[in-house]
Amino acid sequence: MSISTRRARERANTHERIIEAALHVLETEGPAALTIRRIAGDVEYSAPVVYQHFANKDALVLELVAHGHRLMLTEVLHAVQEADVDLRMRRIASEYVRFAGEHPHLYQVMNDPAVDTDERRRVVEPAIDSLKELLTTWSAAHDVVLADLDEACEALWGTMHGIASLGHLGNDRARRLAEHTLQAILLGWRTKVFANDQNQQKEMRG
Amino acid sequence: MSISTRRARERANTHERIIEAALHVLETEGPAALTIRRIAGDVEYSAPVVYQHFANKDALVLELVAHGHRLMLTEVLHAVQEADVDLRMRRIASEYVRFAGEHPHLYQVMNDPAVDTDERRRVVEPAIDSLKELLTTWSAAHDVVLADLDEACEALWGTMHGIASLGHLGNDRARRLAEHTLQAILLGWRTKVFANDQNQQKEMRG
DNA sequence: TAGATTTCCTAACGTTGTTAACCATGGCGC
DNA sequence: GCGCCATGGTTAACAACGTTAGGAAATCTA
Repeated sequence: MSISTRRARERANTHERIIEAALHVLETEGPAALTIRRIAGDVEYSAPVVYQHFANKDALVLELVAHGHRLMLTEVLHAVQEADVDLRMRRIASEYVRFAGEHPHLYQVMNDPAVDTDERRRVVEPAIDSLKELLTTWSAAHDVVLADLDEACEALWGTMHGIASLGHLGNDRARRLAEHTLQAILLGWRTKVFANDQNQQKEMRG
Repeated sequence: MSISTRRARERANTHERIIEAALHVLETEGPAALTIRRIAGDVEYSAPVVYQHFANKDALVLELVAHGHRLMLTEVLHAVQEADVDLRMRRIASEYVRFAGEHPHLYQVMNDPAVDTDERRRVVEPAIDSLKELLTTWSAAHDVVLADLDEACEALWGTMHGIASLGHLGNDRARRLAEHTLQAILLGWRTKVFANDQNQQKEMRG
């Protein structure tokens, strides 16, 4: 049975090569250049071969999206090991928008509403979990009780994405902006916005 | 010369009808259905007449984007007239994500990175200016000096967009989340994150 | 070596944006 | 009123896209 394993190995190999070629085209020339024939040509095959490895183009770009999220998660986590929780969150926010700025086209398809929403959610889940974990240790460290952990997490995630997808403003400014905004939100939470304590809010507002 | 004015009127009329048809298709069936032939068919013309009114498809969708932003701005501003500045900002944030939730496809192309970035910026400018104005009155009302008004503005805008583009989570939850996050940011700003006063931040962190 | 299977390619279909060539209708000068 | 011309419309086509069918060729199996 060594022959079938070799076949499987070769198959897996071209599968990988297709993904790498697609990733390269996407990052260097943008989503418009990401066509089946182009990818096939880059791996020196004809177009239909791609369909032996992916059901359709959507399935292929979904794998690109998954790859992108794995890459982003490992890069971000690797780049920041920091004892202080607040500093860690700040640096993570910074690294997040750095990744978005350094891989604009990849980041774009990673958050393209055109790719199936459920699949996209499934693929982001690990990163979300990681953030959720971090957020719980943060709230514990400051004796802050978040009314809804999921919502708090989505707020942070959405905010970082929003700033990252602003476009203009260079990478450095975007990173600083993300850090500042994150810090402002955390500071706000420590003043118990989520405690729904209207009195306290009124008091501060006046 | 009444004849040429009539011609111009007719011309402007079909121009408008094309836009309306395109908008209708986009909102009811999504961006995938937004094809030249489909739009032309809906106004009972053949495809090439569209090119007598728009240089190409990009120009058409750019007009849709502009229309969308005008619509959003007027709806938001009209829906909220509120004396208290903080409440006004909260309600504006809420109305922003409401609009995004009620016009998902329109909102999607309004923020599609595929449409030219410069043109998109040009089209959003009025809304940005409006927000900037509101933000200055807010900062004045609270004796808060924002280190960089533009950046503060972008932070808010990006945050609202990020939350609005989260997708899942229903409209009501998204609105609440937007309100809470905005409030947290404002609260954070009042604690002078932008003052770059590291000592104060350290003091709060500890 | 003959048959079966796997792998790959060429050719094609339908649809997209876009352009060229043509037709007709209606306003203008004589 | 008649012929001319511009304007507005259509049909037909092109290139490129995603995708599928059918066949050729290489490779394994017996």
